[in-house]
Amino acid sequence: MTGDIRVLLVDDHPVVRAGLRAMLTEFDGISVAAEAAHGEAALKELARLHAHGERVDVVLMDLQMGAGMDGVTATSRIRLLDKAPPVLILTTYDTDADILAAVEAGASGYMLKDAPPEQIRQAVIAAAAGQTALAPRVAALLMGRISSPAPALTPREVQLLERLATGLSNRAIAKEMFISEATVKTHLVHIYEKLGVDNRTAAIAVAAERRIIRGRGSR
Amino acid sequence: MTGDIRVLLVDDHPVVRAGLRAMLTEFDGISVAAEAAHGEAALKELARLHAHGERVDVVLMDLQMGAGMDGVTATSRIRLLDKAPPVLILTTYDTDADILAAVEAGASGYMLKDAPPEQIRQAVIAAAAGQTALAPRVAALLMGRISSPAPALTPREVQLLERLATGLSNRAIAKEMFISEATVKTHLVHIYEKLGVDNRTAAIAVAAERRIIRGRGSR
DNA sequence: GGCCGGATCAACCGATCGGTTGACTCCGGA
DNA sequence: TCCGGAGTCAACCGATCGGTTGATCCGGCC
Repeated sequence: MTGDIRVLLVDDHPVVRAGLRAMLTEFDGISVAAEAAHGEAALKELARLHAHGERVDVVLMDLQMGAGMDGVTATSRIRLLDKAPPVLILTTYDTDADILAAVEAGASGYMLKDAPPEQIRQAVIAAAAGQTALAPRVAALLMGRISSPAPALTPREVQLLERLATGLSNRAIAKEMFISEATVKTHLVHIYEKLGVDNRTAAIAVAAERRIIRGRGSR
Repeated sequence: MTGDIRVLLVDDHPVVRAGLRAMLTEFDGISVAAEAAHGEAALKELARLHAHGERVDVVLMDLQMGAGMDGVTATSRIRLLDKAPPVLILTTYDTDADILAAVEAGASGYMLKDAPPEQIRQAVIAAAAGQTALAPRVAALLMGRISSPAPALTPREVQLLERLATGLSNRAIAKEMFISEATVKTHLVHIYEKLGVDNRTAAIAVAAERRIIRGRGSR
């Protein structure tokens, strides 16, 4: 049993945790060391297991947590630990912002929840061996991105974008930001260029999808 | 064992199906009759089980299916069957549009996936007994609607709002919905009145906040 | 010192949006 | 049967937005 790959499950859905536990324990060579509902709990579990001399070979992490520390933050915190275990992301969404954020945070793999069990099993094994495991769809998405680098918005432009998303007019934004309407329009033009759109609502849609601004999916 | 409540699981995620199966079979008095990955498969399973004289007391249905018939459509199809089993929705999202659509389609309950196991168990039992089971959050949401005289948007208006949120222009919306630009504007005026705003971006902001539309999260 | 990018502002004009009025059809309830 | 709401469309006009050109200021960098 000590030869088993020991996994820490992190997901806020009890249903999903139960599913992963049932699925993983059925595989030979993989066992579930512990579970956590969010980022803080995951770090606490890692510390506890470490104190007991118990190994964790792979952290299987959801990105969306209803409450508590989110998956990206948790991932980077875990990667800062001494002898940090590899973090394998297992989530529902495949937006580029999610994936890039996770990769930047130090994730060593990115799988989607609708993946067949066998794919998940192989990803866990690969992660435990220090390799990278990407879902085919995710890999394709990353390929498309590196070829066309997304231009970054300036802090000022993001500020404006946030106000834009609340439904303010140019004049109202100008007042809130203590600048003239003309400046607002100048910023907007730059934002449109960088996001590849040609009107304000499309800018909000793209910005929300790329997670440049928080897109209401808070919960 | 024949006294058990027999459940048909419908979810496109193998992980979630495994989780529900593991969770439900641990409860006394509940067993899983069959599973399906999408709407068509669910109907097929129901027919198959019926042909074999096997009972299905509750259908546990996800709303979001990656491919194949979606949950709302599947729900209404199932409810059209002879001796139709109650359909309990178990999903991730709690937007107005989702809930209302599910209820209209004949769902007898609406639970969220992050609910604790005990809540899900009670919902299944309630559904099997012909009762309605709503997640507390969902119930509160519906209560908030009936108490506050919030003017309800028509289905058509919601459709338009969804396209609006993707950043389309009036003309583009008109093309997508096979109506004239004039009609789009008429609908917009009504939407603005009902939401208490005076421009499209504000409408999107309010609609997202009231969860009339989803701010984000396609799959 | 010179250069560049970010931020600021102005003036202008065409395109789109916001808002109104009026009108027609269809359908379901009183 | 009549009425009202939902949905459709048209014409019109003022307000706002989209896009351009050109300009100033400032801070960092070579």
